[in-house]
Amino acid sequence: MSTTPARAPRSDALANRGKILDSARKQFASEGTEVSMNEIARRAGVGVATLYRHFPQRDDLVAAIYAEELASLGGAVDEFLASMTPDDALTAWGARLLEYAITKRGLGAALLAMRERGDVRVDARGVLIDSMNKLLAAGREAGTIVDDVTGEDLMTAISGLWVLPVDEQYPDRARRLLALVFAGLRSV
Amino acid sequence: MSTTPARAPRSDALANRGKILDSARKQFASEGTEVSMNEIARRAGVGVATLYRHFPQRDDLVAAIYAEELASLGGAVDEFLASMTPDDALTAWGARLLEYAITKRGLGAALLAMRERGDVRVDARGVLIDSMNKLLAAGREAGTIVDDVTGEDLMTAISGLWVLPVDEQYPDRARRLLALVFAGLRSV
DNA sequence: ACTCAAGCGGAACACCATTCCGCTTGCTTG
DNA sequence: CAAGCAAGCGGAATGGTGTTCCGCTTGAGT
Repeated sequence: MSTTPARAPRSDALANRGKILDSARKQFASEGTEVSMNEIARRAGVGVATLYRHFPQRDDLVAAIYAEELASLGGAVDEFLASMTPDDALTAWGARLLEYAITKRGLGAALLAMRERGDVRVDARGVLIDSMNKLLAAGREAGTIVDDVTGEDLMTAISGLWVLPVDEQYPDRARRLLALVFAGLRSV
Repeated sequence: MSTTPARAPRSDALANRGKILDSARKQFASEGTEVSMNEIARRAGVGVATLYRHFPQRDDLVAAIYAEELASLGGAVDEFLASMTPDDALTAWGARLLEYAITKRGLGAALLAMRERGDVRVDARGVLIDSMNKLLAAGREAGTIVDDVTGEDLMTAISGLWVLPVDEQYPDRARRLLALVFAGLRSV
């Protein structure tokens, strides 16, 4: 139907896009995804309109930045499932998840925000939930994981990871949370 | 030392305090605790300065409104523990918690917000965590609950309750969350 | 009835997200 | 290589927050 020819984007537009992503990535990491849009634009050295032109919604920016991280988290599942028992894969994946939660500050807030809007474009949550479902299915088949828990359920259960304050106590608290939830999963 | 005589508050001040609390309670229940301060003042029929004079921080208002609810949730623990087995008490308390989470919309957001600030005045979180510790201690003694889980841990694990969108699917999702977490607790 | 500080209302200020619009500049075409 | 034009730009403007300031009002003690 509407076969828009669509010229290639101008080089300066591409450069600006990059500058914005760099600026946002830094600030998301250091101060969370709630930083002011104006500030992101200012530090990127572009006008605020340029920011909005490239990323009409704040979530577009968030999604663009975290999409690959989350995809890699999803990919790790296949990797783990291919090389260990389902139960070990679950443990290993939990460790990887923890690592991400600690390193990529703001990722949690982003995930929470994504739930609100029915964000179809880059369904990062969906990617994660799919991963979880794979882990759960494998564990179920092996008989090491209870029958009636879904990926959605697991995603909800680990919400604490995104809600806990990220300070020096975070790693320990997060580990304890995963231990408790995984214990529930394994209570066959 | 500073024994300020402190006159009794004026009658109109008291009335305004009441009007503000009524207005806020209604709006918190119907739209969450994020409603505009100006709107709360407007609907209460007072100036915005009056609102801030009585409740300097938004959380003061939130705490004032939910304090009694949370205290009652805490009281229920003693009641349940006095009349049933620790394990049944846990189940019953979970049901009560769920009921509150559904009814008192905004309570969750309030609890999350309280974690940020080291809010000593009305430590509503502490009340809840104390309750959980009682339940856990009783269960541990009865041998029905694992040893190494604290009230803090449990509070974290049920974070999902405050994070899930409150819609028609909420009760089911929340129930499943509690089931999973409780299963973990019971995996002795 | 008189006084005066406790208490009030709303304007004022600062900050944020988002939109608008006149100007600049990369790319294409002759 | 030059010229034209639309893609893209920046920053000012708009409309909405939370929070403070300050001159006026009024309850309550004398």
